Amino acid sequence: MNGIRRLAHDLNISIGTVSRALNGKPDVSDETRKRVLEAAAAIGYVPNQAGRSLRQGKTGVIGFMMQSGSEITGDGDVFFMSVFDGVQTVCARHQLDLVVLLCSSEEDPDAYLQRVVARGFVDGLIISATKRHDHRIQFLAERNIPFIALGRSLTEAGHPWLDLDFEGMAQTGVDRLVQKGHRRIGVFAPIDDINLGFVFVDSYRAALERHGIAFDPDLVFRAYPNDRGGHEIGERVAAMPEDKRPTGFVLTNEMLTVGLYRGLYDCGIRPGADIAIIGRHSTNSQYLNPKLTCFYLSLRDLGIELAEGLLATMPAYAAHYPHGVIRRVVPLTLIEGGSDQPAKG
Amino acid sequence: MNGIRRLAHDLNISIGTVSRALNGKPDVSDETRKRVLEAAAAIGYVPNQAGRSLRQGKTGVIGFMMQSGSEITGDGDVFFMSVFDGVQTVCARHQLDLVVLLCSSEEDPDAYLQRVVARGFVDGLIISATKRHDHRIQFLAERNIPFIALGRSLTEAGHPWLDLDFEGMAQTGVDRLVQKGHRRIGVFAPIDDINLGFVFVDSYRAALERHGIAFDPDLVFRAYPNDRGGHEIGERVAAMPEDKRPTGFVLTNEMLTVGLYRGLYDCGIRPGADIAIIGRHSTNSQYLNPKLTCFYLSLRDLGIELAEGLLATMPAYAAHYPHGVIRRVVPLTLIEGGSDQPAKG
DNA sequence: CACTGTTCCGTAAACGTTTACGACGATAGT
DNA sequence: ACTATCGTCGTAAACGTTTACGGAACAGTG
Repeated sequence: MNGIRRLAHDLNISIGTVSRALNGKPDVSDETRKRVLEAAAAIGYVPNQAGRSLRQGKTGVIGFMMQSGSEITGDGDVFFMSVFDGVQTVCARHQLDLVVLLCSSEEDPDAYLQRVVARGFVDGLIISATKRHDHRIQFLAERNIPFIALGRSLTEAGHPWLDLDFEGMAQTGVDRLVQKGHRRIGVFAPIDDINLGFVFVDSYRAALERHGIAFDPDLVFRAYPNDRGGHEIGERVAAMPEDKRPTGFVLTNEMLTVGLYRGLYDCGIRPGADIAIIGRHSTNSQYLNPKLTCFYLSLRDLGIELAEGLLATMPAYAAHYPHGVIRRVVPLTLIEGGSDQPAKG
Repeated sequence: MNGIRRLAHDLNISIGTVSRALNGKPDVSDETRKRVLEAAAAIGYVPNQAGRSLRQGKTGVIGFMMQSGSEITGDGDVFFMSVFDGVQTVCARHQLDLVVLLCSSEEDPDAYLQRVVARGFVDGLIISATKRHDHRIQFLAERNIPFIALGRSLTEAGHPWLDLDFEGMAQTGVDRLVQKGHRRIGVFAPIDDINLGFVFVDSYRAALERHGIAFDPDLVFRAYPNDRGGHEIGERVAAMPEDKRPTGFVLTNEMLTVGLYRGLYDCGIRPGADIAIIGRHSTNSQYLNPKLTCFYLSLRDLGIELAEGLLATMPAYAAHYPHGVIRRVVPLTLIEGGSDQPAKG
């Protein structure tokens, strides 16, 4: 005899009452509740999750899906750790557990998601590395599975999402560099069908034109959003004739910025001095030399909002989060470093 | 009517047969099996995990517990992503799923582990950031929960573990620097009661003495094993009188190395040139300038071995992994960079 | 006294699987 | 022709919960 039945037997009460006592249901006297709780603590009883979720049809855990392999995630790793922390503090408020679902680099994200959902692992999902067109969104929406996306997508399903303010970064960055005399400003565009900043280049272009500067497609550098990609951009820049090179960069990816620094250094170009750089900071870029002028946001706060946005769509918790469906870009603040020197001459 | 019952009803077979067909049990004819599989695919049936694990008493998922907040994990983030990938490929071989269990920085790891175990989430566990004395090991051993520890511990429970070869790194590093004329070699020691390299300083000392060099406690720099810690070490070094400073460093932590580079730079000391550095590389340090002479190991392979070591202790899978309990340090290979110049003068 | 409520608790069904067991027919062995 | 074996399948119990329902005891109300 195991579990709750054992407990009930020991106390000479019915298992129904024990269950009610443990779950804080009203239909139980203070005294029996006390006895039950004490006995439970004494024998170290904890309800079996399988039985519980079989009956209730929910698991009490929410999942955060991400891909391993920084090919895609770019900042990835470090970035997410902080986000998790925020998500988790919200989860703790509701006795929810957070698990990270890692899609191996060898597996198709869509297939992986299907498996996870099928397994009935989670009550809700946060998906990241959203693609421009993302099948997962439709999949989840069709099945009525609560989720929120980190990153906008063109796949629209009335679903909640959160994203960084790429428009703001483009505008502020361009404005700042132009004001310092820069005319040829480089940006990075992802090589993949990944959402990250798919609005960025457009905003960059608009910002330029507002300053009366023509858009030059040669200043848009396609690369993977990681350190290697940044390094390659550095080499490509060095290979350009000097009067065609960008004199400044606005970047939205941290590891790419780190790589660009190194790439420029390796080619004899001094980042910050020879080429101005504005980037984004979360963890690693604080070691760049010269110090990076960067956009910053609290990733922990991002995680908190993410979780709240998810819970708002789950009937059981929606009451606590009365704001509607979250569909929002979060602004970043500019922190001055020494990496965006005025243009020479 | 739902799930397997629905399927059985549609096919006009008993649910027992359907279950057997789906699970590849022998007691079912080829024809019925085919019909079942086709029908299942047609209606998109997938077995309910709760029902299944309630009956079977296992969940089919293994957990990787780690702490969020790089205070403790150091390299942490990036480090683990690669390890996960290895773990996952092994899991995939057995239809196991991997989830990452993230202990929030606000929660006690022991308490978190208890909760996870109680929930009956996982069939097996990989624990990381093992402490010198780690309650989790006893806890898991007592309860007969399959697990493996990444990192040695003084808490011995006949349990399997894997760890980096800190002895080897200390020896090779010291040998190499001494051969290049260095006499004052600095090392880093963790400030926390964390396992990472608690044998390192001892081995370092032994290696020194084998070269007839006296151990100098002032050359052991205590710090958190992350970038900030490295930066602080750099500042501390700069504050020392020049003839007391270490002329070389042997480090086992990647992010700490990155921080040290930056710290030294900021204080006008050129890493690699003024102070030789041998570090460990996994992901980020490839951008250091000058290039780091480093110890390297495949983190993916580490993950694979970790998973295999875990599965070997789980009765259901042990047959595939006939090696005994894994308790082993994995060696690293030295990759030459430019950061360990000979001592001057 | 009859009634209506309240408070507390027990009963039992249900959640969706897996699996031990036995039944049945067919085939093979003697 | 009888038994043994094999292949195939159905039956039903079990896993550990939660919860709708009803019943018993009791108090309050008219």
